[in-house]
Amino acid sequence: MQEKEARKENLKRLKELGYKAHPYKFPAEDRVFRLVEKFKGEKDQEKLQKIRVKTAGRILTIRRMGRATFFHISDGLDKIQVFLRENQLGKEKYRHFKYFNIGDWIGVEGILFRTKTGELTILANDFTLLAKSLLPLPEKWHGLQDVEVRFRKRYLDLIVNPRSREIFEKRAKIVGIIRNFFLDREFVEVETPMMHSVLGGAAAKPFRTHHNALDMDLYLRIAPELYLKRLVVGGMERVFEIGRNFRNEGLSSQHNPEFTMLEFYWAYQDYLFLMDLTEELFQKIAKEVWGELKGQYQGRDLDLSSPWKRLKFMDSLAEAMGIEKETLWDEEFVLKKAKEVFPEDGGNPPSTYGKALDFLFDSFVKERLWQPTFVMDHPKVISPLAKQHREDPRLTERFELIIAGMEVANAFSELADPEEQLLRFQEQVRRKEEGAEVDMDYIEALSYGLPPTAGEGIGIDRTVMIFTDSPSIREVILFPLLRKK
RNA sequence: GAGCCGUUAGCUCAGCAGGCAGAGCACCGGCCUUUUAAGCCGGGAGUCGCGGGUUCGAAUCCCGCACGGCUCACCA
Repeated sequence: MQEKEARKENLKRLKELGYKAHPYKFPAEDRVFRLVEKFKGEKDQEKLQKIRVKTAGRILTIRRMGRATFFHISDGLDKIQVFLRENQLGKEKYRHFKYFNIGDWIGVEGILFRTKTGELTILANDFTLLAKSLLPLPEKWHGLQDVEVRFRKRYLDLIVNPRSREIFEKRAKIVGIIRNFFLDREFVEVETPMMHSVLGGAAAKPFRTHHNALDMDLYLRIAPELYLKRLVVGGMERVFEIGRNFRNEGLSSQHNPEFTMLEFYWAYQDYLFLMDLTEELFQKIAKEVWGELKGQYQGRDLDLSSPWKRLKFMDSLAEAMGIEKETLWDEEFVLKKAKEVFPEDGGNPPSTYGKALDFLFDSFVKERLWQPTFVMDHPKVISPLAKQHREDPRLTERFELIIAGMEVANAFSELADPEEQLLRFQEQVRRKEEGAEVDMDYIEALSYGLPPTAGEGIGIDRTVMIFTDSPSIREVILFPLLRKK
């Protein structure tokens, strides 16, 4: 804590010299990254020296050389060098900089020039303190490596690791592309409740909370699905929502308890249409983020060119297991097989037919999928909200999109028949699946008529992982959940 | 929840056949007017994650706990 004392002492000195510890404003006309962008190619010293600039940023490095000093300031996006000379600033003013440290926010005015080595630099004729950093920044060369500290103190990560800042800039860009993609297609963006009194729209354990005035228990939503479809009943033919879902499950490199999902519903369309639309959306993102349809994820090639592979759930699973298709409809066999394959130290083996099917699919098929693949036509038992398949009554019109082994999207032709929906809900409750609850209000909404509708959920965090080559979901969530320290 | 690995200065890391707790960056002082991981000289800086044990002596060996990472499981 000695360094903190030294920095406090420096602040005290600066205050004595007339600097404000926390001034009210510094109207910097030039953002650092804009300056760098604008004068990147300008080599003409005379032209540069006519350009007066006023900018601000955080000091990242300092090189003091007696009567001259170089330092870099950063706006998080880029950095620019500043040059102080005693004969430029005057002996007195130059001396003030002595009390500045790495980490301080500084405002700078001056003219541009290029140094001997050709670096664009601001020759300062004035500078001022914008905020003192009383604590030292992590080291300039190695940055901040400690993963725990990077997540707990994301601000430090953002200051010293440009790669981290890039990820969140890209994330914002991707969300923008997605939003525009749907707005361009005449969608309406909506916000539905995050606090639900009845659970639905997915199978996951919920977070519980309580409203005092109404004395009512509530869940944080696990999916917005049932509300969005109520809106389609209400005549909003194309709706989407980008928002947080909350699932009270484990954490992993692909799971955070709160995560961001896009859900959209397009009336009069079916799941086949959505497959094409999904390819189009991801290709648009690829073109804007990668610049082309091919990219790399964790050292392996990804190719998003059309057409993407389509695998039928039951067929591909039977094939991967080397058994007859029909055998997969034998519930006892599937449960038995799942228990066999299940690792000894893995906790509880799948307890229901649906879970067993999911588990087997993940073990035998999903893990091996890398290039974008639509897994389609899931059995009804694991798809309670999807419309019965037009050709096989045991199946549904559903697909999941797998990219790089990750489930990125889930979509179906929406089940519209209120009576069948009631039966499916009741079936779920009978199987005692987690979160299974009959939402009678939703059944009533369906009774007013849901037109043919195609709906899809896309995991935004995982999508961002793919396009930023991030190995963990925590790299793409600013403040991932960590244990309280 | 299970297995494996990790936690030493603000940061990045050495030290771990048990014997005075170290380096670089950062910070402070000195020299230095085109440096850029600036350089040179000097200085200050530690609950070695926490608790217990073994020992004459523990950062180092043993046990427990906390936090984190990876893998597996529930899950998108």
